[in-house]
Parts: sequence; structure tokens; C-alpha cells
Amino acid sequence: MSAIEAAAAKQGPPSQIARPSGLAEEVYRRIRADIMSLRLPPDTRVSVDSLARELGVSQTPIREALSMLEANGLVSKKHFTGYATAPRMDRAQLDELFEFRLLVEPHAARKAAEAMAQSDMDSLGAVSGAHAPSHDGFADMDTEFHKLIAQGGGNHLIADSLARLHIHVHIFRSCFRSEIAEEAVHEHDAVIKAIRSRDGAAAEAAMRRHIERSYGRLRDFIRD
Amino acid sequence: MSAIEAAAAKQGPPSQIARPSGLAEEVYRRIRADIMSLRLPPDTRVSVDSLARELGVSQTPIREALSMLEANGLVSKKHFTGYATAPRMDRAQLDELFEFRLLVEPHAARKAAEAMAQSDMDSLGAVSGAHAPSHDGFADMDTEFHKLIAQGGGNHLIADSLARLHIHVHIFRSCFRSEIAEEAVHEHDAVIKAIRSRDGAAAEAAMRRHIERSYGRLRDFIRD
DNA sequence: GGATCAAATATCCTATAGGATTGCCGGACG
DNA sequence: CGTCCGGCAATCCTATAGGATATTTGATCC
Repeated sequence: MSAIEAAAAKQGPPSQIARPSGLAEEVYRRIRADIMSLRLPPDTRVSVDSLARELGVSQTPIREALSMLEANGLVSKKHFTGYATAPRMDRAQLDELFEFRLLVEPHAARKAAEAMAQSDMDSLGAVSGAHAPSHDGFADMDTEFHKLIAQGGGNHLIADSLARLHIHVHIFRSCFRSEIAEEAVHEHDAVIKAIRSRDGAAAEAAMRRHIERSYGRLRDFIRD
Repeated sequence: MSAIEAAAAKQGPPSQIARPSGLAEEVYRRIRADIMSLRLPPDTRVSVDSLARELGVSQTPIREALSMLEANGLVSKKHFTGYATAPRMDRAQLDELFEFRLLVEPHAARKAAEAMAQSDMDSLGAVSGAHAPSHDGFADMDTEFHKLIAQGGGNHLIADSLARLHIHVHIFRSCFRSEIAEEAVHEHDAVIKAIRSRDGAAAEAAMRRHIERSYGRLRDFIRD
């Protein structure tokens, strides 16, 4: 028995340890994480050579990862000039993003209240805690909260769309080192409570109010 | 004839890529068109080598194009096995797709009725004509119809999401060589009429009914 | 001092060769 | 007859070299 098999057998389902999903995927996640942590700030040029040297891999997986990031709107490519991280959202983009969220996410919350699996329901209770000391801690909790609800609706398209947009919200919020909003935690709890009691209408309303409030908090940072 | 065209002609058939302005983008559109025209049917393996030889370009732009297609859900990659076009939608995916459209597209129609530019309004009248003899002609008209309305709402995120999903609808419909639905043209006209008279509520209702009917027509082809 | 043009640099884009890994096919063995 | 095992083919992944282009820099001229 190889070491990998032993580790997999020890951890149970081997779907997480044995991940031969390809090097490009790994590079993709790494660069995406660097963008989300502002290690690569918005509107910053990223060169294929530098990344290849820094990550110790060839140029090919770097190119594939950057192409996927481009398709997801996190970087842009200019011919014969190179890649650059997407510029920070302006007012118009923020408006569009929240119009979309306000349209989709309350619906997802309603469906989650009606059809969410019990296991996800338990996980949802785990992110309800008020223990979110650091900024990154709150951000991760917020990401998990919205991801669970989006997935709870059972529609992969909705979940993927919201996850893709949430990355941009995360970057925007990190740019301004936004204070941890105590209100947001309470709004989250209201949504969770409605979902746990299987009240679709209440969940939809609570989620709508949460997004509207969140929009108001973020909009203050921009004056374009 | 330019030097580039001469070199291309010397190397093989004229179906090659000759424009040196973003080769990966060009390859991306070519492969996407091949998928939409069923020249590459669903669940078909596509190899980097074959495409490189067929299009007369190197492997690198092929890889970039396939990575973008993978990010858009049109192909999938298995490690050390190769790329393959996405399998045909099953019942569950069709349900999810139309749930999403039903959620987003009527809203887009309402906003289009309220805010669409006059130039796009004129273009919208152009696709209203009953002259859609061929199957491809109707498909193009349908694509243009939904694209104009999605863009008319003024929200790029909504427009992009709907465009991405519409590709899958197009593939699904092409798979079954669906007859041209006379009803669809009438439903389109109803939406257009509501938008031209700037009646947001009527446009939203007409679009909702159109999508529901369209869903019913497509659902008949699947019995999983 | 400001503007213009040309050379230099950095980067991307392409092409080709070679190593590594997976899935498949045919034959041997129980 | 079923199962296991080893070679074969296909494919991906990496590395390197060379051509093409945009950006920058510096010198020159007005």
C-alpha cells in the first residue's frame, strides 16, 4: 500500500486528498486566492514569466489558469501587452452586481428554506456564531453563509453565478478594509432563523433586506 | 495578398486561422461555433493535437481556448485523458436552466421596456419578421431577440449570464432538430409589442409566458 | 523646456522536442 | 471461462528557442 493510499484510507473518502485534477487547476486556485487576498491588487499587471518562476512551473499551466480567470472576469488580457487583474469596481458595476444579487439571492433563500438538506442546515448553524474576530474571519464566514444558501436551493447555475459574483464583492470590501459590520451578523441570523423554521417567505424577505443593507454599507465607499 | 495570407495558403486548406490579432480568441470562437453547430456533438472527445493540426496553429492557443470553454461549461477536462464536449443536458439540468431564466429574463424584459435605447428598439423590430424559413435562421433570430432584450436592461452581468445559458438551450434544441415553433414567433411579437409601448409589466408577463411555453415545448423531448 | 523619433527592453506568442501518466488491448494463468 | 498482468498507443505536461509587438527610455531638434 502506498503512502497516498494509506493517507486516503485514514481520512475516509479519498476525493479530497487524491487530487490529480491537474496542475492548471492548482495554479488557478492559487492565483485566485492571491487576487482575493489583495496580494495581487486590482489593476496590476501579472506576467506569465514571473508567475512561472515564482510558482516553479512551466508557462503552459500559467496560461491555462489565466485564460480561465479571464473567462471568469478576474483578469483581462490585452494583445501583446499581457495580463492584468481587473480594475476595482466602479459605481455602475456595483449597482449592476447588487441588482443581480437582489434578483437572484432572495429566491435562492426561499428555495433553501423549502428544500435544504439537513446536513447543510447543520453547517449553516455553524456559521451563525458571533465569533468573527478578524476581518478575514468574517469574510470567510460571509462567503460560507452565502454559498450554503445558494447551494441549498439545489440549482447549480444559481449557486455558481452567485459564487462568481461574491468574489468581486469580497475584493471590493477588502479594498476598503471595511469594518466588521455588527449589523450583518444580525441580518445573517435572521435569515438562518427563517430557513431553520422552513419559512420560505420570511427567508426571502430577510435575505432581501440583508442585501439591501449590505448594498447601502458598501455604496458609501464610492463617490464616482 | 498579404505575406501572412500567402503563408497560410501555402500550408494547407483555407479553413485556417489567418488573423494575428488574438489567436486564442479566434480559436475560441471557432470551437464554440463548431460545438453550437453540432459539428462537435455533445460528449465527444476533442484532442489538442487534432485541433492544432486542423486549424494549423500551435497547441498553446488551443489550450487557452479550451480552458476558456471549460470555464464556460462547454467542455470538460479529465486529467491525462483529454478534453470532451459537455454531455447533452438531462432533465435536471433543463429544469435548473429554465428556473434561472424564468427568474432573470422577465425582469430583464421589464427593464428593457423601461430603459432600452431607441437604436436597440429599432434592431428589435428587425428580428420580429415572420421570415424564418430554415432552422438555423430561426435559431439566429431567437438568439438575437433574447440578446437584445438582455442588453436592453443595461445590466452586463444579466446579459452575459443569459447569453452563456442561451448557448446550451441552442445546443439542446439543435440536438432534437426541433421544428420551428410558430407559437414562439407570436410570443416574441407579444414581447416586442409590449416593449415598444414601454409597458414594463406587460413585457415582463409576456416574457414569462414565452419562457414557460418554451420550457414546455423542450421538455417534451426528454423522458429521463 | 517641450515635443518627436528611434533604439532598447520586456513581454507575449509560436513552434518543436522529450518526459510522464493514463487507459486499453491482448495474452497467460488459475 | 474469468481474472490478472504487461506492453502499446494516445494524451497531457514541461522545457527551451526564436520571432513579433507594445511600452519605455533617451537623445536630438525646435
